This record gives sequence, structure tokens and C-alpha cells, in this order.
Amino acid sequence: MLNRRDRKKLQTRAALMSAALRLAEERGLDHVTVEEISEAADVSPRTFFNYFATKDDAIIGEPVADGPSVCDRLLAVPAEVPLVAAVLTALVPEIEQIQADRDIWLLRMRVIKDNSALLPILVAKGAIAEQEWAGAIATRLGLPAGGYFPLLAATLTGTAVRAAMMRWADRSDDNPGDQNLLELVREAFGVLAEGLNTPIKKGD
Amino acid sequence: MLNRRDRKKLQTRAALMSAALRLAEERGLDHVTVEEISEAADVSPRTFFNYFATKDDAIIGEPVADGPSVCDRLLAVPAEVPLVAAVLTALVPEIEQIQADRDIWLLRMRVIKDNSALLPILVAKGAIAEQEWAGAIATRLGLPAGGYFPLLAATLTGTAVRAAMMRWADRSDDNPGDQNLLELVREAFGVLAEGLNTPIKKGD
DNA sequence: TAAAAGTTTGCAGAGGCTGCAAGTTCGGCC
DNA sequence: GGCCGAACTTGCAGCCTCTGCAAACTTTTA
Repeated sequence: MLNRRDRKKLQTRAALMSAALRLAEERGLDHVTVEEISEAADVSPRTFFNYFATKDDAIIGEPVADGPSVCDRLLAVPAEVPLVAAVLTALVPEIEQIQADRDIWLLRMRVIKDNSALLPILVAKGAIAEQEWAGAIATRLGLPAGGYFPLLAATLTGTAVRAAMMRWADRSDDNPGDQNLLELVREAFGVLAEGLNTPIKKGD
Repeated sequence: MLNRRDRKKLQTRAALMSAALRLAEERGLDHVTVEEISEAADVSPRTFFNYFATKDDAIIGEPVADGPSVCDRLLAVPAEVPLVAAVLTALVPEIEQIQADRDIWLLRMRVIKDNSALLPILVAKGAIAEQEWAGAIATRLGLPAGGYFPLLAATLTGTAVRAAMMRWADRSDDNPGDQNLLELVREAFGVLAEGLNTPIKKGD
């Protein structure tokens, strides 16, 4: 259970992230200093760095892993299920979590979109996860762990997820007002499964 | 033609990049300061920033575009050629250029591999290019420019290229000593074309 | 060769980030 | 309740990245 101390930490962390996002959205991340963020969260600047290694991290956040990981779930999917479908299945809980935190994620994606320096950092976080997926994929397929295909497959699926999220967050102009992230990921995975030479049918 | 001034610039730029790579390989990028790099290249630290916006950029470098771009070439490939094959064709010159600069690229990839903070930056550079590819791909397929599929396709191909380069640079342990980058890209594109559910045949 | 154009450099300064040591709060135990 | 140790916060000093500006300096051009 969480004691007062842990609750306060969570609270401080959330306050810092929220302040960072809010300020970054207002004026762009470059025009927000750590001092201002800490000020807004009512802690000292030094404390900011006790929570986040870099200013960017306060925007990106970190996956708060509780429960079985994507890898665990991926290994749990029956071996007969084709790779792409299996990965999708393993991802569903994460995706639903993101949908649940819809507001914060949309804000985050908006900030990332407006501060192009952040996108690569998001990708970097993803790359760490993908490295792990690669191991699980290799196991599934009975391929050597350090092999080529598993890593390629993991990286490609990660990319597809990210692309879907970008699209999800991008409710601009002529985009339908509200879309289901899971549906978008499904579409992207369809492309992965079928091969790039076969454009998706519906919509653009 | 290049006059003395331009030649000197090229020379200074190369000296900075080379010094940065050499020092970063020796002690890790974090333990190399801009001051040391400039010192080694025999210019002032201030001059370093006339050439590169950030320290990282001296490692990553920038595509020195001369001649037709990937996009130009992509649009020049006959419309009947399937997408994946077309992109591959458009990329061949770039890939050959990289093979030609083999030594510097291998060093660069080694440094990137040892300094994980650099990988996302490499990806970022790629993302800019991919954005442009997406436009060309859309044109090829007669899809709306801002659409979903073209960007997904561009991102996926970019990812595949990068994966191939990582593998190319990774001549470790049980890897065959010398591989052809073009061949590796071809393999990765094979996966893209066929769909992820069909693992590549030969090798792992 | 003199003016114009382009480059290098030093300097001052903002801001990110770190180690350290002192102060404060919290949790558990007698 | 009171006390101790662990965890957390904070200020401070300091290094480093990166920028704007203005003064040299070098190359090009007329």
C-alpha cells in the first residue's frame, strides 16, 4: 500500500509533469525553464532533477509498469497465432491504458508535435522497449535471440504503433473528430501484415 | 567550383567531425567537451558552433545533398514499379555513397551504438527525410498528400533502412565479417514487401 | 589595392544538469 | 509520546552547452 511519503512523491511527480506540459504547450518547451516548471509545481529546481534526469523527461514521462509486461503477454499468446496478430494482442492493454489517459496523452502528443526535438526522445524510449520485444519475438519464432528478423520486426511494429498514435493525436482540419486508437493501430498492423505494397483500403 | 574559402570550410568541418568521432570513440561522448574537440581541430570553441548547432551534430553529420534527392528519384521511377521496389531504387545512390564512405560510417555507427543518446538524434534526422518521402509516395500512389498511408510507408521504409545499417555496422561475434549494405537493405525491404508474417528465408 | 563579403574569435551570459552537505519530513520501534 | 534512521528536499558551487554581439581577420571582387 502507499504511505504518505509515496503519495506525496506521486503527487509531486504529477505536478511537475503537468506543469511542464501546460507551460510547454503555452509557450513552447524552449521558452520554459526548469526553474519555472519547479516554481509552478512548488518545489525547488534541484528537486526537479531528483524526479527527472532531463527537462524533456518531464514531458515524455516514463511507462509506469505494473502488471505483466508486453513481453510477458506476447509470450503467453498461443504459438499458432501469426506474429502481427500476436503482437497486437499483447499490446491491447497498453493501448487501452493510453485511451484511458486520453487527455494527458493528447496534450503530450500535441506538445511533442510542436517541439520536434521531443519526437526522437519518444522514439528512444520506444527503442528500449522494442529491444525487449525482439527477444520475445525471437523466442516465439524459434529464432536465435540476437538475430536480424526479430529486431526488425520489433522496430517496425513499434514504428507502426507510434504512427498510429500520431494520427490519433492529430485531430486537425479534415480529420474525423474522434477516433479509436486501437482501431488505428489495427489498421497500421494490417499494413505490416499484408506488406507495404498493398495500401490500406478504407479512407486515405 | 570550390574556391579557397569553400575548401577551407569543408576541411574545418571534416576536421571537427573527425576529431569528434575519434575522441568520442576513445572516451565516450559524455567525456568529451566541445572545447576539446575544437582544440583537436585547431579552431576556437565558438567556431565549432558556427559549423554545428549541437555537439551531437558533429557526430551525426548532415546529408551533403548534391545531385537529385531521393524524392526526385522516387518520382522518376515508372509508376508501374511496386512501391517498395521503387523506394529501393531511389535509395540506391545514397546507399552506395555510404558504402563508399564505409570507414567513417562504421566508426560513426560504432559511436552511436556506444552512446545511446545519439540514436534518437539519428532517427530525428531520418524523420525529416521521411516526411519528404511521404509526399513523394503520396504523389506516386495518387493519394492525398497529408494522408496516413504515405507517412506510415515512409516511416517504415526509413526504419528498415536504419535497421539494415545497424546490422551492417554490427560485425560482432558470430556475424560474417563483411556484408553488403545494399544487400541488407534489400532483405529488409523484402520483409516490408511480403509482410511481417513471412520471416525472411535465408540466415536468421 | 581598396571595398565588400564572408569567417573566426573572444566575451558575456542564460540555462541544463550534477555532486555534496545540510536541513526537513516520515515511518517504525521502544 | 519520543527517538532514531531512512528517505526526501533544498541551497550552493560549478561544469558544460549553446547564443548574440562586436571586433578582428581573410578571401573575393571590382
